[in-house]
Amino acid sequence: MPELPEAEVMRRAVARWALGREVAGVEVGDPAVLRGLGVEALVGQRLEAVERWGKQVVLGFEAHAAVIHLRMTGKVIRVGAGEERSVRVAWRWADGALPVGVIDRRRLGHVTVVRRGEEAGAVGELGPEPWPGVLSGEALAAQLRSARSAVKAALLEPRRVGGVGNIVACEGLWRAGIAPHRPVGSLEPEAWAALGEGLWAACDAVITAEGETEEIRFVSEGAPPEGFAVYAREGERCRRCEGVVTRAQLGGRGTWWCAGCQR
DNA sequence: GCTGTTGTTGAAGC
DNA sequence: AGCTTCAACAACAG
Repeated sequence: MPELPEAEVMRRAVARWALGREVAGVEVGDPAVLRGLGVEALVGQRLEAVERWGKQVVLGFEAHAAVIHLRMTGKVIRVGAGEERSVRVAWRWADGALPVGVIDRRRLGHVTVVRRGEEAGAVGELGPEPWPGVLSGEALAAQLRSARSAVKAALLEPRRVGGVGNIVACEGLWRAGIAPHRPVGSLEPEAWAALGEGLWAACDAVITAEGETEEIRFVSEGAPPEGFAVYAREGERCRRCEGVVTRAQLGGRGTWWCAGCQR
């Protein structure tokens, strides 16, 4: 499932593929994923910017923008490059370059067309993001302070921190040495600062590893899990101490942490 | 055939 | 009111 790092790698790929090109036509494979103004409105417009808002990829055309919410299984691909199953919507380019499309096996994602400048309304309320800048301990504490819940549950709320998903939350907490079930109110200033650094490093590690890849792979598709210290590694020895990686449900989500060095 | 995933939201509960 | 928890969405693996 795409989180901030995967969305960033896809953003870069789409920019390489299509920035500056003009839309010649739109293929709709599944009208149910479409929201907002009709996708036909984009025909004839040049792609001026490819942005990432949290986990969402935003295609900025001259007068409109397409906000792509990938949710669980969504992925932005080039149609014709070998991965085009379940194409929900695709844009053809006037110069004949391979179309760019959105695939989404489980159809939880959607594509919303809005007027340029109104992207925020489609993206939804989004807190500050942990990458590319490091969130300071003060900034993190300010965003999470009002929560009464476990620190990991609060991290997964998009309004508090943008772009953090289950993997980034688990890995960031491990890097910071913080147990996921600790109540938000129990973190001291040093822990908040370490968490900001940990979340940044968890994101940056994936972005660096995936580099300029053309076809991002998710964990569910066998992406190399060596980069993860705790996520989906139940029962394995911690890389940092003698502890063992533990799994539990927290806030309804699978959560992995090292009981030895995450306090 | 039922359960468990998984992100996000909106409704229900406290 | 303000916060937390949970169902729903959809599809598939086990």
